[in-house]
Amino acid sequence: MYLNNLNPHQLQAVTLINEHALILAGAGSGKTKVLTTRIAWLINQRLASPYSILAVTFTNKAAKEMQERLASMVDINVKAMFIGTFHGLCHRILRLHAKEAGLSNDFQILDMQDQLSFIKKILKEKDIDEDTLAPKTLINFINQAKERGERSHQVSMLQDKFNGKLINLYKHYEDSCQKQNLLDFAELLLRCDDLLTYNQALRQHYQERFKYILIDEFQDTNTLQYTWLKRFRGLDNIFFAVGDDDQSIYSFRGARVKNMRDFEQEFEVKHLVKLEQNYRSDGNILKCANTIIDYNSARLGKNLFTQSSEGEKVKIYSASSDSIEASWVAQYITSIIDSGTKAQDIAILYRSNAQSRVFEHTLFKQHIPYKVYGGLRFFERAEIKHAIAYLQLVDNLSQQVSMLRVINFPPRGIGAKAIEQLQDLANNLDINLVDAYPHLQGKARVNIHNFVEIIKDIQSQAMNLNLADTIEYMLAKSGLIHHYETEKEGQDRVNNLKELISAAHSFYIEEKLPHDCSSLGMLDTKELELEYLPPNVNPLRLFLSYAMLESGETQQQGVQLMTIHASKGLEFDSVFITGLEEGLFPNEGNANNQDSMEEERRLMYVAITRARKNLFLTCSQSRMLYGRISFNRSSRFLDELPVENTKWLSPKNSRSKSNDFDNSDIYNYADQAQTMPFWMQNKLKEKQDMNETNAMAQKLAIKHTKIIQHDKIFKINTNVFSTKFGEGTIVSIEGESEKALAKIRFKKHGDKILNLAMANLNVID
DNA sequence: ATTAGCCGCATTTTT
DNA sequence: TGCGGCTAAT
Repeated sequence: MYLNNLNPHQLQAVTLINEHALILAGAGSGKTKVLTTRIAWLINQRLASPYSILAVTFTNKAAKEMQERLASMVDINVKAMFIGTFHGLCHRILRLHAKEAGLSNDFQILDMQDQLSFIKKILKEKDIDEDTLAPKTLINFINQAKERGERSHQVSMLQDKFNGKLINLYKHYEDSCQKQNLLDFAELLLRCDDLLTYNQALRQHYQERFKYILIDEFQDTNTLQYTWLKRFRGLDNIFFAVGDDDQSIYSFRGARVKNMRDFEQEFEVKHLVKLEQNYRSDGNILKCANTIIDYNSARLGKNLFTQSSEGEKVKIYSASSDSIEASWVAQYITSIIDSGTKAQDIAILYRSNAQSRVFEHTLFKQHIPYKVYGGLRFFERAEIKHAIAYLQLVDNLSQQVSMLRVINFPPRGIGAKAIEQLQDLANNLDINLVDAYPHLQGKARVNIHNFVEIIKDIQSQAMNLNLADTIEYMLAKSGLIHHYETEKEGQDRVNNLKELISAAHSFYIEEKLPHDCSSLGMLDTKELELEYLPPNVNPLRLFLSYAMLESGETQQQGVQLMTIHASKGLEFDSVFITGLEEGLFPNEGNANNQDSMEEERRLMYVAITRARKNLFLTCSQSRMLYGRISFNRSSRFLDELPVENTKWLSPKNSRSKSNDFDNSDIYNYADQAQTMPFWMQNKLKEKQDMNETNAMAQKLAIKHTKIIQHDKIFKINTNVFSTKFGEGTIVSIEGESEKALAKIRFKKHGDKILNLAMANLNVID
């Protein structure tokens, strides 16, 4: 059954018993499959009950996939299992033991935005000018300290470049958060770690409970995450860590690859299992990946192989400008889509988000559907954050952060001055904002009173309404919906708010809460068989945490545009890795240092291994960057590729600036451009682009009157039938043999350019 | 309370 | 260049 389709190494990993294991799992080697199958196997072999397994990942998406795949193999309630993200699991443990962790049940999670505004507020209160100390400096200081597992009193003075000032502010931040029951993301982990460190009974409980501990993407763990994991190490539990040092691309945010080697030693790993068979990419692509990564020195050592065919060679194209690079990619995408690949199976990858603009522009012009990743996510949108703030207040009227966010939104005549007064009052009397406002006078008092009454009214309604209905009522009563409806261009925001109502609906279904269960009603977890839920929790509170921990994004249609970082873990039929230029990729500043250079190379490795069938690498000789045109040499990564597995679709440009383009217009243009005013550069560039495009068009336009494909003869005016577009007539043919593209005028769908070799066409007499 | 205009900045990011 | 964030002006 489920063990049958594993290769010997996968099987070995899945069935390892009585020993800690480190699995080196290459890209596309079936890592998730091994993890989930192992859990299923442990349960089916009765080596473990679902209750005694702890499985940790980094993203909600990965956690969800794990749960779904496990559910398909074992007939148990996977929701009740401890499978989740570091943050999600810590949150769950803290909910279960809030009191022991020094928290009250209504603790609230701060996301990054909230944390930043909270820090800014503190700096303001302390009368520290933002020029003296940037809020970002402080926030980084605090987060990095927490990720090392250090509280304010544990941070070394050497870390504090402001002579103790940062440590003091960290202390103050700790106190303020504690007072208001706020936890930032890092705090979820650190607080949970503290709980397990100082509460011996609980630590022992969990050590005995979790017999099997499995960790995904181990190369991405930071110091605190690894420390946290080790708290669960008791007398006889078994650790199973899966990772790939070659895919470690997050050291800039504290990921510590060294954790893999440390784990190997500290846990006395006997068998380092390597999963090296790749099930994703064709031969040529995989060869490129292996060759590139071999340039790195510090590796645990791994070489991927595949049983797939060689497939297409990796195609390389060098454009003269970023816009030509984009048009070339767009043109190729059109032909790929026309020959039957779905747009969502194509990805355009780049090193930095700013590069997306040219592609968006070009794809939009050519009516190619696309989706850009990396913008604001659903729960981060301003209107949603406002709605969430109202809900936080419904849960607990004394939440300051939320109160300050919406006390005057939509505007209700409570100005900055009134708010300041209110805060001062609360500080002086050492009470919270709701209790402080009756001490105010005049208009401010009346307006705040009315605001508080709105919340109280929503609260009383919420007693009898389920969450979706509560949100609907809140949106109306708070005036949020009305505010955006009357605002010009507010329709998107209104739609998002309505989407929040559906999100609450889905939440009930996902969490198996009964439809009529009220927002504020405590759940009878026994009766509902939701015993894994902590006591003293209502659906509203659960939803609020969910909103903070989940970004709320779903896969969308269209060509996928994203950074290489964002593409990790995904795969596509066709992948375009763009902007392969020195300074961009590898990024400037990372090229001089050996370690960061190697991380750039791992990034390249990750990018290459996303592709299943077709891989395209592009670069541009000139690029608009920060308002100037810069001229970059092509990336060293292009030189590191094996010649026999690649194919240049443009004249291979030399790495030394001198050769190929020495006498070309492009190079002259480059020379002149340095001294020209900006608008003139633009003009020139446009002209240049035109020439390039025409040249490209001409090159392609070697007209052929007759093309033979699959024994079928295609000529101009031949009538054809396509299963996708119906009947049409060939208008023109360009290119030859496998590359021949025909423009076909379809009766129903208009003009399309199809690849004659790929498109499924029949000739009609 | 809204808005124009100016300044400064500019990898990669999940929770 | 193009943006977000902040200030100054209506």
